[in-house]
Amino acid sequence: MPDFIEPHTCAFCSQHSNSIFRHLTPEENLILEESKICTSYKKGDIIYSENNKIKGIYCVNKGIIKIFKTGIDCKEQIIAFAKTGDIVGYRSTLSGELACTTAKILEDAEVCFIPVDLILRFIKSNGNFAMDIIQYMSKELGEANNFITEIAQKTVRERLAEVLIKLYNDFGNSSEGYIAINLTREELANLVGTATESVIRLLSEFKSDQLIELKGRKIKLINLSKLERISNVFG
Amino acid sequence: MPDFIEPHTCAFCSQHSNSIFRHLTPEENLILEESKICTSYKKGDIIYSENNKIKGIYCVNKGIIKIFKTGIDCKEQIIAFAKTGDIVGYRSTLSGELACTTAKILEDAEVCFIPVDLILRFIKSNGNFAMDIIQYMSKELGEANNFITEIAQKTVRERLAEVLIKLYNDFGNSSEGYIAINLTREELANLVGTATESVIRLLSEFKSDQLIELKGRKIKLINLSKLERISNVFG
DNA sequence: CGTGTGATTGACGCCTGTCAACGTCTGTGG
DNA sequence: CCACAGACGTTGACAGGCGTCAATCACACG
Repeated sequence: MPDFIEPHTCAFCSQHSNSIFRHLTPEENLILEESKICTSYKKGDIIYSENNKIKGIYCVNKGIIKIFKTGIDCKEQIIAFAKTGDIVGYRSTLSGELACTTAKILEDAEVCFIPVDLILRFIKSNGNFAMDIIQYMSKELGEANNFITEIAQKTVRERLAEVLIKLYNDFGNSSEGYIAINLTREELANLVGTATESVIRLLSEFKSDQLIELKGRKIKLINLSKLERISNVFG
Repeated sequence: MPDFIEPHTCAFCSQHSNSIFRHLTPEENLILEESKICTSYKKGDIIYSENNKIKGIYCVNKGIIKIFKTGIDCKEQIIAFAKTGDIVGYRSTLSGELACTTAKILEDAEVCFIPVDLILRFIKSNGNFAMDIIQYMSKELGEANNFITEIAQKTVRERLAEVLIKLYNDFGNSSEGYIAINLTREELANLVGTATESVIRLLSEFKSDQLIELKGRKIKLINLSKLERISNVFG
């Protein structure tokens, strides 16, 4: 049950220096503020689902969102996580296609919805905004290409090591030194592209090799350089 | 050794109805015609390489180009093919990053180079052009997400069947009914994400199951529906 | 005719997915 | 307070897909 929240509690959209909306003119900003709809979501809520039409883009103010595709036997493949400052749903919105992913809340979130016509209007009226969108897409496309190469060429072991490092880089540590994202073993598997059991086995192997510490779902990296060597980074 | 060719032999850029340049104004078109550089490439030529700076985008007038990333042990992972009407190198050009892929000529090609500043100028001055770029990127991003899910969840057998169907859909048949793209077994493997020997074994298996015909590198699909069933298509 | 590249086949073994059983924890309802 | 269900985590057994290595063949080319 998403709750609508006061617009002013979502002040992110245009103010942060790395916001996708940072190049809007003051007038455009005013329009944005009037039109956007800020919503509060709980863990497990779904923002949009595969094969549905999306009527705008979502800008994440707070929380973590899991973006995944449903594959064979309904097995999820996690494509990305979105957190503060990220936008989701823009691909389908801008291409006019149906959503090819599902966006599900992983950690309670505040998300702004911006209608598609407004986005299109800004793209056409403001070249800098268009460029920001394009650069945002470029980044994702580059990451996707990397992902393809890695998943195609690396072993599960290498990929898991790499995923742990990436999660650490993206989400940092909590106060206790554990990676600040809470994933089930199954979700880790769906990110790495393997079976849950394989993740469990490799995690305990990493643990007995003194590379990580485990405390329930919490993971702490204690030998980053060796994990990097295992992950076999390239390019 | 690329040869420069007469500009007028590359009339594609702005005239075809599905060209990325179809929404340029007559004035912009004039500028494009003056600035673009059309080049003729031979099989094996490289248009740009990973980790190099790209100074513009390339529009394919004729030929086939292989886009790949170099992974572990220099094993290539083919990300895509580009053919008439496609643009390549735009991701790095627009993001200002170094190229994350290499573009190599598979079939003799004619390619137009358009300098980055011109592209940026058009994006900023012409919202429709910006939207076309965005939609082009959206399409690729969607395909990349699909690719990730498939490579992560499907067996090599399923992926090979699917790749054959995709190649058939993208390149059609030659006069003799063979798929109109000429790939080595190794390239097929680099596309599927597997070992060369696995491709060879599965191809002969498909052949003895009467699903395909083989004549050197040429492949003919003779039981499409069964191949589709094997490929286990979803979404 | 030698050389080199690509295609093919066989042998071998490890990685990894699958199945099954069991343990752990949490929340719910009697 | 206890029993139970259900979700999640863990471990073991097992087989088979698939990668690797090596040898051989096919074919083009200088």
